[in-house]
Amino acid sequence: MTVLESAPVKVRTCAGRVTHPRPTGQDRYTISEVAAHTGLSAHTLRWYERIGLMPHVDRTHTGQRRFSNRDLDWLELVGKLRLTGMPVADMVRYAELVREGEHTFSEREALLTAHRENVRERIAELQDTLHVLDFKIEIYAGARRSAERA
Amino acid sequence: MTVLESAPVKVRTCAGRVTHPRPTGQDRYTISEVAAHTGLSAHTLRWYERIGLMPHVDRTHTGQRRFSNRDLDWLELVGKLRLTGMPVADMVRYAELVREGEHTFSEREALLTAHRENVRERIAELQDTLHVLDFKIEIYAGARRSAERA
DNA sequence: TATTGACTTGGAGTGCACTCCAAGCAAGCC
DNA sequence: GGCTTGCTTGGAGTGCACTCCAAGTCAATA
Repeated sequence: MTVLESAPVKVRTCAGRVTHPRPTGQDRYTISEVAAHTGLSAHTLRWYERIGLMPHVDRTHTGQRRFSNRDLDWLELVGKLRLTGMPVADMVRYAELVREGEHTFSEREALLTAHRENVRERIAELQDTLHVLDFKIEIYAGARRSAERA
Repeated sequence: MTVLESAPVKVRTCAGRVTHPRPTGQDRYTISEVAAHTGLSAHTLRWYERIGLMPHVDRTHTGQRRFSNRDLDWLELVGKLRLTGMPVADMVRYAELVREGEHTFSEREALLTAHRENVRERIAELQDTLHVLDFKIEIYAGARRSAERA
């Protein structure tokens, strides 16, 4: 805890996951602060950088990583894409396009549009399964109710 | 192709996946027919049985598997649970409960109810990501439109 | 000065869900 | 009989996404 001075208050998101708030007015976070904030392990953060999924994190004069708010923004997007099951290789490709500059806008748009279609299909599949689960659960619940009545 | 005599007509589901129709009036399918029908490989079907995710498939006198319509029903459910990311170990647990008989109804209900909650959370996460994707795509599309106007 | 603790690296290890392999058997066809 | 095709088995291999390890550096504290 070198930069983040306040106590690490935990926050519960609407989806039930626990996360740490981003300290305001700071722009240089240690790897363990970022790990606490994002829920990713320090190992994973180093690995993301090694494979090119992070846009090269700034260092102190002794070589320690100092993540910026921009890095946290990027990790937030990566986290969302990861939750939707986008393969790491595709996210690395997107990161490359971002590094290459504005002339890759249309390719980025195509990549995200294809992924959006993917996500929509996944939602439809999940909702389909939800009906099956409702049906099965109702059978078991019905059996339980008639057992309780007996 | 020993049992399924009709040509393997392909069917497109609402989610866009391609599958094979279940031949009517049959109740003994070879492993390759089941593979074609479910989209799983024959390897995976054997593996499912080995780890206890299939309720022991019937055999011919020479030891070849012959899947029943009941087996196909089971594989359909397994497929749905798999699509929702349920770990294989959990599915095996559910299969064990089914084999144990009706006294496991309440445990099965609890297992499926917990999973349903899980699926609902996943849908919410995906929809959240969808908004982020819409936002990003709109930025790229906007840039493209103003470039085209220029 | 010595120790503690957080950090660094490249490379090796882990867990999951398949996926494949080698060797062999049975049936159908020329 | 010989060939092909489809199936059988246990066990080994694969790809993904981490996850951990050993050996070392540096800054702060006892």
